[in-house]
Amino acid sequence: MTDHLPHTLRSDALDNRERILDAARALFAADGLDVPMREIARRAGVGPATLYRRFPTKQELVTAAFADQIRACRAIVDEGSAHPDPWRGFCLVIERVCELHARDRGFTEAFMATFPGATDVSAGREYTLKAVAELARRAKETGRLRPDFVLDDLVLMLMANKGIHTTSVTTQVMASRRFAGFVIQAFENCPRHAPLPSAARLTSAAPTAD
Amino acid sequence: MTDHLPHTLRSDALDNRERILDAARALFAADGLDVPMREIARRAGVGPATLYRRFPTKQELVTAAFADQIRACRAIVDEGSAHPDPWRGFCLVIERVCELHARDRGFTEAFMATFPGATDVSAGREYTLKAVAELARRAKETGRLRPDFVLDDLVLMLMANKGIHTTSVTTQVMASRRFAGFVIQAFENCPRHAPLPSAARLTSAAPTAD
DNA sequence: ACCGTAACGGACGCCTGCGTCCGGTTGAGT
DNA sequence: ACTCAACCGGACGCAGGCGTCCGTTACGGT
Repeated sequence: MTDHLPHTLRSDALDNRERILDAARALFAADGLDVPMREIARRAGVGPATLYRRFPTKQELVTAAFADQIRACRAIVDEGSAHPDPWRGFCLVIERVCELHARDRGFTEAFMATFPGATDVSAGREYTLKAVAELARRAKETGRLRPDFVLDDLVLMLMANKGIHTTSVTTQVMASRRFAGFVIQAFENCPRHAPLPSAARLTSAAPTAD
Repeated sequence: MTDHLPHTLRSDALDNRERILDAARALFAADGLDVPMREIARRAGVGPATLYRRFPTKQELVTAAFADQIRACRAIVDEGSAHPDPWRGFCLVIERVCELHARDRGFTEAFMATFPGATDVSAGREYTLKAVAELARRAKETGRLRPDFVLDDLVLMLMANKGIHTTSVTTQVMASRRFAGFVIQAFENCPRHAPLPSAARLTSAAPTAD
């Protein structure tokens, strides 16, 4: 916790760290977050002690492992926000994010979990949600996004997307793509749609979408 | 396995059996299927041995515990099928089934699992799906249900609904209700909707919906 | 080439859940 | 009331995951 310890790892240590992260990413993506630490160590070809030395808690490992997924998430919403047509940008975000989550089961769990102290993940979540909320506001202005949409609806759909489990990654992505298609249709403003049941509060402190 | 053993349990045994089932139902509903057997025994106020004697495998316990849920499921689809307007009946099924699954987390898992040997559950599943397929066919004929709907889409949505987890049962039901509302909008035939990505095969042997 | 130390990983003890055995208890038939 | 067997549940051994300790290895600076 003090600053006297060397911030440069030895070459072998750095190499092991990389292999641990690779193993963690692979296992998290395939099996979700609750794979045993031992399993990750085994796949990385290191002892358990090494894993625990580098990442004392599973949370730190998760945070480190999903750093680039979070970057990808930001990139997606930024791209969507930059789209000339807000509604199309909004749709793009849904499609891309669903696919991202479909390809990586662990990331979905990490993204949803909101576990304490994972500042990196939850910060990314906050940013993403905030940006999407703004995009949704603009999409509503164009009249294509239904006016009764709230941000929690997106969270709802992400949670739902997480529920889709299949045998292979290929079918997983297919299923998720079709699901995203349905979601977009459900979110699209249609003149003759029945009023929806009221939304439940899912996010702890959601930026208001409307 | 042979038929020489008495098919009538002693009164105390029968009483315990009931309390075990009650405990199992409560815990399954709240926490899902993977609660420890011990926990169920503890809540029922019996020893682990008693639990295992009555239900040698967890599957038998699950099957017995969800017998009435399965009946409820059948009742829902029967009611939906009997509705004069097939589309409205179809919607009703979606709403009711989503709520049923929202109220009982364990049932969703049991319904989805397709684990081997749970003849009762999977038979109920088969029946339900088959009946809904027929209802969907009729709903399509009225033009209200989109023509490119396939039965796997309903399974997809049930899986998705399963993904929705919240803190309390109340919000769970609220969220699920809103989700069902979106699903119905997504399934409704709208003249100007974009073509959907192709569906993935989710059921092992699905009765064809179209 | 040498040496100090960061880094390694096998091995340990703990805990939790699993399924089963056995001595004591109690319902039910005479 | 008596008896017998059906029934009960505490206790046991097993398996797997957890986090940590310590003797050994090998990197990197001189």
